[in-house]
Amino acid sequence: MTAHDTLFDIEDERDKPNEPRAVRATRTPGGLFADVVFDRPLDHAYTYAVPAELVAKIGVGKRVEVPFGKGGKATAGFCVRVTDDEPTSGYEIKTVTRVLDDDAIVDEHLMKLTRWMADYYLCGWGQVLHAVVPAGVRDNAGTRMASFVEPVPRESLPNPLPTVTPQQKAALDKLKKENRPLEILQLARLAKCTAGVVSGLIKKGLVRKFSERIETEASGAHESAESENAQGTDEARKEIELNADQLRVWKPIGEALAAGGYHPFLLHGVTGSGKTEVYLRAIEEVVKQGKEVVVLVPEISLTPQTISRFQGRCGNLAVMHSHLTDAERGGYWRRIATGHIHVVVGARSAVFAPTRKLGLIIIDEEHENSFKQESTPRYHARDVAVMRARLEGIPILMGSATPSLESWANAEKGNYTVLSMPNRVASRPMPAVKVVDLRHEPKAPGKPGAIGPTLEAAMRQTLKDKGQIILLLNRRGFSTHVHCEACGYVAQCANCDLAMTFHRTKNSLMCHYCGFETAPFQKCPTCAQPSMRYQGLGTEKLQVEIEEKFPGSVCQRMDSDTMSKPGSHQRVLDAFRDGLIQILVGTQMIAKGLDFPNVTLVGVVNADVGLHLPDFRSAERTFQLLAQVAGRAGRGTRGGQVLVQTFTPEHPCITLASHHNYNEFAKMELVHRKLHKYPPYERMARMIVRSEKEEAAAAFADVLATAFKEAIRRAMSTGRPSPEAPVRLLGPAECPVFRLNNFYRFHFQLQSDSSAVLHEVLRNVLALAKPPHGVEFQVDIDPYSML
DNA sequence: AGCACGCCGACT
DNA sequence: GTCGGCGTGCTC
Repeated sequence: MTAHDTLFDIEDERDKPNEPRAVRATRTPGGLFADVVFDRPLDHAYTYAVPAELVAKIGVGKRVEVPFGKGGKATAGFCVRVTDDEPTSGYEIKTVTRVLDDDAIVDEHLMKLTRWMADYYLCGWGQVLHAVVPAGVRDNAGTRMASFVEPVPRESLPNPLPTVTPQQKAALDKLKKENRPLEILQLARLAKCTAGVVSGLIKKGLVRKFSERIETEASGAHESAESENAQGTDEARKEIELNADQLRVWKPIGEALAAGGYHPFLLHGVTGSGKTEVYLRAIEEVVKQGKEVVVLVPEISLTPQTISRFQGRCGNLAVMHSHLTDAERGGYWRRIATGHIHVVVGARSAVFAPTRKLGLIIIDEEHENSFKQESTPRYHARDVAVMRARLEGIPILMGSATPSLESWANAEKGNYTVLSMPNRVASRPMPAVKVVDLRHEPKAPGKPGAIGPTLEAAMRQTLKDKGQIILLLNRRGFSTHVHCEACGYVAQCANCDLAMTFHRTKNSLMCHYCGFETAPFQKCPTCAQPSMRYQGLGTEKLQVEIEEKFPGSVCQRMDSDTMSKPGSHQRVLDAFRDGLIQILVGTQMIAKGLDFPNVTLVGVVNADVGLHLPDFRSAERTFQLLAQVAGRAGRGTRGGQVLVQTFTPEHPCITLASHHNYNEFAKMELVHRKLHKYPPYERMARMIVRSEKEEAAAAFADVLATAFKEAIRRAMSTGRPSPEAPVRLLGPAECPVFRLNNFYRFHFQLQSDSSAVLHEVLRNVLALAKPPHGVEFQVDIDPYSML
């Protein structure tokens, strides 16, 4: 299912995408030609002639401006190949107008990687390059052109020497003393003269003027980029001492780093087993070798705590997070490309960091769904990282307490080396997990709430013992279901087929998919009765219940509603660490990565949220969430316990998570996946047809169905190894959320055990069936979202 | 993606 | 008789 098996599969296709269509003749002396790709869904490159004056400037990995399209409009594209083979085209060959970059902004390795992505994810190479290179790099944000002067070397001085004025003499002396090029204004300031004096020197041929692009002083990249060793916290400066488990897993990693070459590791370590120390040890080693490391973490983990652990022992660190300005991002990119950065920590897109000598890629929380990009190119950063490691011939270290089944299956096949850390550090036990059956939970006296008597008693005891509590409820808002008792009307988004959630703080009804917001109503909009009922539980209501039940304690909510401002995340976590907050309630945001030794109780308010979604991964997601949140308890010396409230206590993903039994869960779920021919045993593509006009979407879905059947028939008749059903098509069917953001959506699923066959079918269909106006056709390879 | 060429309805 | 609707296909 990962990139692992696929690169060479794809290469074996007959129609090579991304090659120019015209067949090239043998080389003819004289001309130079450039293949160019554009930020458009085009499946091949376009060949342009390079004029003599640009021959020295042109290069692979630089952007060029060329006339493109019917009107020959000036368009920017990426040069992906330079050759002197003349194309034997029937086309008129147009000419490159301009080379936009002085230096290549994409190196050879990234060129190959993006080409693979275009082929694998079925989009334009130019689209991939456009997505990979940050805007701040394309438009040189945070830099400016500057004019420098330097003394003319002795042998090139004019003869006879011109006379100079006293001010000119002073300026020249100053420049010679500095022994480096200075900006004209800089020199004028130092020599206490005007720029006119300097131009006089230029005119007389005593100094030489040249321009160069430099970073703007205010570009901001400097302060944060160069967080060098001095900045390390006390914790960071400590020597890393690995325990026995950590040393055991470190050994093969160290050997792979010493030997070099592609080597994928899956580090399976339970929560609290100290995976980070292993990462840090590996980083130190690679930096010592003079190479760079890319560390991918889920966006949500990019907190100062995480970052401070990396700071201080890894040379220069670049942290790429979503709040950077274009100029900052551009600054980092340039610093990475020029070798000034040794470690890059970032979310998904950091997998494209333009390092010079990459020595290792680390992916923390390898199983996280946020590594999958949900817009074109719809890549999975883990799979791209594996492919990058393979292309560059380096080790890759994927870590998780709950590995994705894709990675687990790869490990079982022998594609990845598994390294296990089954114990917590300092021999701390895994927390005891108690499953509370909500069907048999006695009704609490007073008004019923979300917190049953068992959980409430445990919370009281924990507060009495001065412990801290984390409560998970994976649903935002106050009431998740707003309906009329008289006529049955349900408040629904105006743009989507989804129920609205009431948010009390904002006093509005919100759609969690498209963001539509509307005022809440007292009277039913259909029957005008004052019989609206606000039901269903979200984090907002839970917080109110906690505040009523535990008036003496401070409860803080953490979800995307309360954490929208930058820094708020950090403020809350600091306050929690300092003991100013006793109860932290939130969505999955609080389930992952938090390390607070005083948390002795974790409560899961409703483990069944998300368990019954129409998605083949819902059991895996639920198991991961439960296992991860359980791991927040008992990380200190005081131990800890976990209470899981559920209506389905017998469900295996709940029982196995309560026993911290990942291996058994994986075994069971993989049997299920195999039986139903789901990934990782079969490759999957999901296609969505969407239109604002329902009939138009439905009509094109039918056209596609025919096209698919034809393409599948053809693929099967090419004599490929095709046992009974090499490719299966499901659909068209309405998406589980049929109308989203005013678009009516139909989807298909295409499954096959061969990625090559899957791609062949898709390529044929894409070439065959073009959507009409107002209809879009999206292809998602290895989909994660099935709604 | 844009943009032009191309065949069927309401206007001077 | 023309202006213009957007359907379809191409861009080196």
